Amino acid sequence: MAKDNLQMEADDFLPLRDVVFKTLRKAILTGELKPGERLMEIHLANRLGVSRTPIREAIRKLELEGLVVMIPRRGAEVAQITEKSLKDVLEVRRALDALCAELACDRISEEEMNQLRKACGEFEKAVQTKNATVIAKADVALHDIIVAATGNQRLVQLVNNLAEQMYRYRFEYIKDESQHERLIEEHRMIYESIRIKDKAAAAAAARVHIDNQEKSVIQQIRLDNNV
Amino acid sequence: MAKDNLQMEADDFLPLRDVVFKTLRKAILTGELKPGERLMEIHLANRLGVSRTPIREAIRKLELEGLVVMIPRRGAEVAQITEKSLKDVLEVRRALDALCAELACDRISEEEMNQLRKACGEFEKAVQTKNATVIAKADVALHDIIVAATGNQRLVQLVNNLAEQMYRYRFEYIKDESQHERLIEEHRMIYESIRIKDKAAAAAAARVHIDNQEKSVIQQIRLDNNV
DNA sequence: AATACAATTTATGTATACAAAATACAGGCG
DNA sequence: CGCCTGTATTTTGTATACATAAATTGTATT
Repeated sequence: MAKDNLQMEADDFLPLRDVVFKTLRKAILTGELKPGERLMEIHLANRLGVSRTPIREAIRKLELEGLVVMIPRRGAEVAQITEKSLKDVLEVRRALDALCAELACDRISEEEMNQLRKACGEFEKAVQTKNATVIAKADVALHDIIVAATGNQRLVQLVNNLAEQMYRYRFEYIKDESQHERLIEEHRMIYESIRIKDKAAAAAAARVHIDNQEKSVIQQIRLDNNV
Repeated sequence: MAKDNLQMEADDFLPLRDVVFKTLRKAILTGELKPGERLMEIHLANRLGVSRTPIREAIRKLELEGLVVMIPRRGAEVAQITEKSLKDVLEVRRALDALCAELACDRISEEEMNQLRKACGEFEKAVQTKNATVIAKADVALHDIIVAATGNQRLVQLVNNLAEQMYRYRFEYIKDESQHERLIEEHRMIYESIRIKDKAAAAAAARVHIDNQEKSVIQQIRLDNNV
């Protein structure tokens, strides 16, 4: 099973429960804790060097996020990620990303528009490095600008949460070099639509972007499940 | 302050933390616990007859839901509901309700279509009683059918959560008899659009429905804030 | 009378202890 | 040889205890 790779960062200012929450969340999203794996409190407490209390409080949050499921009188385990659940997530995200693009057309500031233009350039540069981590960072940065431009806190929170659910699979998508030109093109489309405040075009471009991501991510999970 | 009205239902099968969670959640959503009111663990524990542990775990969930905010070293208090935060919620809900309506066009079963037709009738009957609680129940039942018809679990969860955020204000909306005819008409529009599988019309009808709700809810919160 | 400082109280954050339930394993019986 | 049962272990669910930080109150001094 999972080795002792779980390592807490010494975030001294946050309560332990939040540190544990972030640690476990990251471990689940990166696949370090695998679907179906049981989360045993004493075990985790020993490994992270804390007591059961913060572990339990962190699990309660993960439970509400859907990252772990509780089995009565048996404890928590990492939630299974099925093709269906990923499609469900992407279906919602498609709608919310389109909403973000539309709202951004109305509300983006000049300052943010400049940032967005820069972020597009940064992304193209990142692609040239062919380093997946760098590309992923640039991609996140670009999308964050659009989401933030909506000025809707709740929307920001929901989109980020949904995006995180596929962290693992998105990474594989970004590694696929045959997709890189298309990604650049899609980002340009989104940027250009927002620049000229064409809401319909921006929403459509955002949907296309998710559609392509969906194809790749679904392929990935099928590979995973057959292993 | 709030009197000892908090009463737990003896849901003997759920863990205490879930009973506490539901109890506190309901108290917040109905306004029994008011925005800004502190949630002190020992008090709540005494009042609900449990120890601090289940109280804390319930608060962690409420925290993630955004119903309470944590102030470091000071504890939890009921989150403020501002006009902005309500508008944010409704903006997201508008998009998701439209998505629900579209998906329902594609995926609703004959059985569910029958239920929906019945629910429309039930709603009209409920309106005649002029009893807000009855009307609200019928309204929820109708919308639940549409949301469930999407077959998207994640979407169901998100829409329900967003809907709950405005429980308090929606109730005031439903009490307003001058809106009743309009509500019936809007429900008919949505039903009819889904029946003939006209996705664009269904989405548009769902958006109109939310728009009207927004007008009323915003009016309500302005009244509340001036008191 | 007002302000500053100290002591006390109160509430959170964390750890640990205790009880009940479920699971696993072993031994006996059919 | 297989199945059932009883016991032991593990793990959760809940309660309580202890430490630390913040808030409040009271007193003394200016």
